[in-house]
Amino acid sequence: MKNKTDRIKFIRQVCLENNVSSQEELLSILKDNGFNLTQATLSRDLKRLKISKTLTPQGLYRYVVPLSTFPVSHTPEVRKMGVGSLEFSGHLAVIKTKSGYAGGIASEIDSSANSAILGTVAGDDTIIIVPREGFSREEITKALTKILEESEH
Amino acid sequence: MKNKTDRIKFIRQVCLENNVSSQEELLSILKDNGFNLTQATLSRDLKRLKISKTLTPQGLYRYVVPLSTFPVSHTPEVRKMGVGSLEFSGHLAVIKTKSGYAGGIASEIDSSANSAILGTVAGDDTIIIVPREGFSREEITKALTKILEESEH
DNA sequence: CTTCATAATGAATAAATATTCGATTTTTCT
DNA sequence: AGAAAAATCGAATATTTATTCATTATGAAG
Repeated sequence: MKNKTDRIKFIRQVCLENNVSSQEELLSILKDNGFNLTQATLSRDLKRLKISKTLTPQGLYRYVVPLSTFPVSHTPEVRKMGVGSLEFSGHLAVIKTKSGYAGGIASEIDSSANSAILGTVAGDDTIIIVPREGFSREEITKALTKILEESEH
Repeated sequence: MKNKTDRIKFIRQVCLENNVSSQEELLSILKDNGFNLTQATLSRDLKRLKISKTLTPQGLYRYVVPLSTFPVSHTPEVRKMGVGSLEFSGHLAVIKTKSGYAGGIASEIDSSANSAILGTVAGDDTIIIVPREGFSREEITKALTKILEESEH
């Protein structure tokens, strides 16, 4: 049996390329391709992927992948803190948090004085992070992940 | 009992303005507002409206009105809300508002969970909006206009 | 005013989907 | 390595949503 990561990728691909109208249908496609799982797991996978059953203009049901899925740094610790997602736009990084958490988490980031982070501003559930010049997205991601994990302890 | 057309309009409005996460919940809102119907009829109404239960970036369920059926009207109401101007700088959008309004309007934008908008932060009369990569200024403008119109009524 | 067709609806039910629970595996921490 | 924490997953179940079936309302044509 193949692993979860492959399965998740495959599910996304199938939903992008086919008109899938129920989990049962998707399940049988998965089984045909060597993935062995139950409807319960599929339901959970779809939830992770934020894929949901929507209505087409023709009034038919279809499972659709949302326009933008969120590349997320998702260690359990980070999630515990209320961090929902980390995504880049231009040279800025944006963290979405649980409502009301942005200020607190931003101040954790500020106080870490990490050399990759120039500064942050926070709204209610959004933190905008301004990286220092010369740092890659990967470096920023690592730095933020580390800060958030450390602040847990 | 009110008629079908009114009911359909009302359902659409409720779904635009509230976080409705199940038909039962919506049903009780409808009953509170004098609409008497059963879940069966509601299910059919939602299908007519192409409103479906989707997952928010936070992983919660919400009934959402699809973009394509949003009404397209223009600026007068938007002004009422205290929005002064929308202008771009680099890949960021900035909205200037009446003094004190920025936080409230920003939270409308955040709660819309529009796929074109990554997040916002607000001061007193200024909202900085970070668009998702891959969206044009025109798309961002349209998205924001829609969000603000919807929140008006 | 009937008659026929169509739409609207609720009750009951079917179908589809989400979650709980317990068992197992994997990961993390020391 | 070994303990503790967390993730994964299936079976069963709960919950939610769609549809069927029967009934009543609505409306058009004779």
